[in-house]
Amino acid sequence: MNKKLTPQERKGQIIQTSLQLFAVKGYDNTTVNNIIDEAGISKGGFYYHYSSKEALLEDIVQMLIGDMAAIFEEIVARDDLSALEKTNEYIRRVTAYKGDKIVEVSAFLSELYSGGKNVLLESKIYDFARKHVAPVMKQIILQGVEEGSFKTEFPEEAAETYVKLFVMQQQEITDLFYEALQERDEEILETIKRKYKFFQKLLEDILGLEKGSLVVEEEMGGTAERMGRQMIWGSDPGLK
Amino acid sequence: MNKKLTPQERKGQIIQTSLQLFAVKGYDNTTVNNIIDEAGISKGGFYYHYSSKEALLEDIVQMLIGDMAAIFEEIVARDDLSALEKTNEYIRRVTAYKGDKIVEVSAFLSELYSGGKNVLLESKIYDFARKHVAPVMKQIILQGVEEGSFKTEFPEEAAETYVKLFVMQQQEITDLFYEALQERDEEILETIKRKYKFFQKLLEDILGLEKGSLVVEEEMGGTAERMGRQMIWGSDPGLK
DNA sequence: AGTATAAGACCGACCGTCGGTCTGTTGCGG
DNA sequence: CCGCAACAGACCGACGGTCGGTCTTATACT
Repeated sequence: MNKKLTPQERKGQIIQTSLQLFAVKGYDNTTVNNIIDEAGISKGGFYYHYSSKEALLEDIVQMLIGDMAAIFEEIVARDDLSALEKTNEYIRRVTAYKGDKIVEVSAFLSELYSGGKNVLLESKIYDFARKHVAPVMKQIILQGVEEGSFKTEFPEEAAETYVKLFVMQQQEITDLFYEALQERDEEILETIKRKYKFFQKLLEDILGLEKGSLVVEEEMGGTAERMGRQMIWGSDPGLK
Repeated sequence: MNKKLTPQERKGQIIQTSLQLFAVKGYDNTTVNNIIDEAGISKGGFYYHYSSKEALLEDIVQMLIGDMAAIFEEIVARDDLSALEKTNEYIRRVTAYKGDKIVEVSAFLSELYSGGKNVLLESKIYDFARKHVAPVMKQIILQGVEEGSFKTEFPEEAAETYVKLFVMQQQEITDLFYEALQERDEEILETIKRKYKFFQKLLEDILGLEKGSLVVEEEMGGTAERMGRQMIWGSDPGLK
């Protein structure tokens, strides 16, 4: 039915298609047949590229947070930054990354995360973060402690908790952003700002930082304003 | 095959049986047929009591943390305790509750929680905690702030995070305890103690408490010692 | 007490659907 | 024009769930 594509292109198409279905129906309720119907390919085609439905999910996880993990590792590798600067730089980059895309993809991602569908997807994201991101965060913490700006007796636990809370926060915020976008409710934006303030304080506590060391709020304020403008002037049709 | 039982007894039997299967094989990999074979009942019998496999899971969640939620609500209702006392009392009770049972059920629970099987179960436990426990915790926090012992500008966020971390911690610790029990590794007990110290500090930060206000470590030390003795003297066969 | 009756607890053959397999067919690069 | 990557789609076993029927037991009536 479709032209022949390179494996990369086909995989990308399958991922896009299935992501949209997962967002609407959830992972469990989306069948492989749904995916191949929507993508216009056959069962054989699907299983040529993916050994199982779950293998597809792994690819999706990789795609969803692979970028952010890459940003993280890149920053960590730099030796011209202090631990605190690295931490802030990462927050800045991730926030900017999400901020730029947020209008296009927030509806989509929030559907993906909300309502308790896609439990497996979320749990795989946590796993990925714990395995690939937490160890790197631990290095930053050790550096920070050495530099004297971080204060904790528990680098390992702090790193794991930091990462876990970070992912949690990202999902919750994405959800709220979309809610705000949909209902055009100023109050939700306040909720988001409050959540960010709390989050900032929490992360500072975990890392044993001086109050106000982390810069979370500022950037998000920018995004919130962007959202606000979007809310007032009306928004483009959204994803796809 | 079996005698006739009251619905309550039958449900209890089904829950016990399925819990053991879930612990070994995981929720997804345990079929309804597995359950009814093991329980010695028929398909019709099962679906007479439960409308679906997932309905059974809901019952299990209720049973697993219903007790602890009940303890919580009971404590909150008392007006002879300060917020801090309530918080500590709850930690004490839950720890004692788990501590007493830990040798019998830790193997079981840890199997249930570990390895990424039973993802759905864990997520349902979080949901339950968020819906039923977090609002109550928020009340305690408000009381604490009023009394001047708690300090936070974010009672709502603090409550949700507190509860979420609490559940997380319980699962992780259960897992580690069993590991320690199995491998008779003193080092793991140290890991657990460190985790508890970190946890205590984290909870105190969230609630804005003075250092050392919460009593987490002490009680767990007792349990750890009990575990230690068990480890040295050998343990009873375990659950069932 | 003995029997009719009805409700509750349970049985197991059966069904539709799912993830996954297998035997091909196509079509493009060398 | 051949060989292999890329795909098609009929097919399979297993799964969760349904349904008509059976058996047990408590109750009602005589």
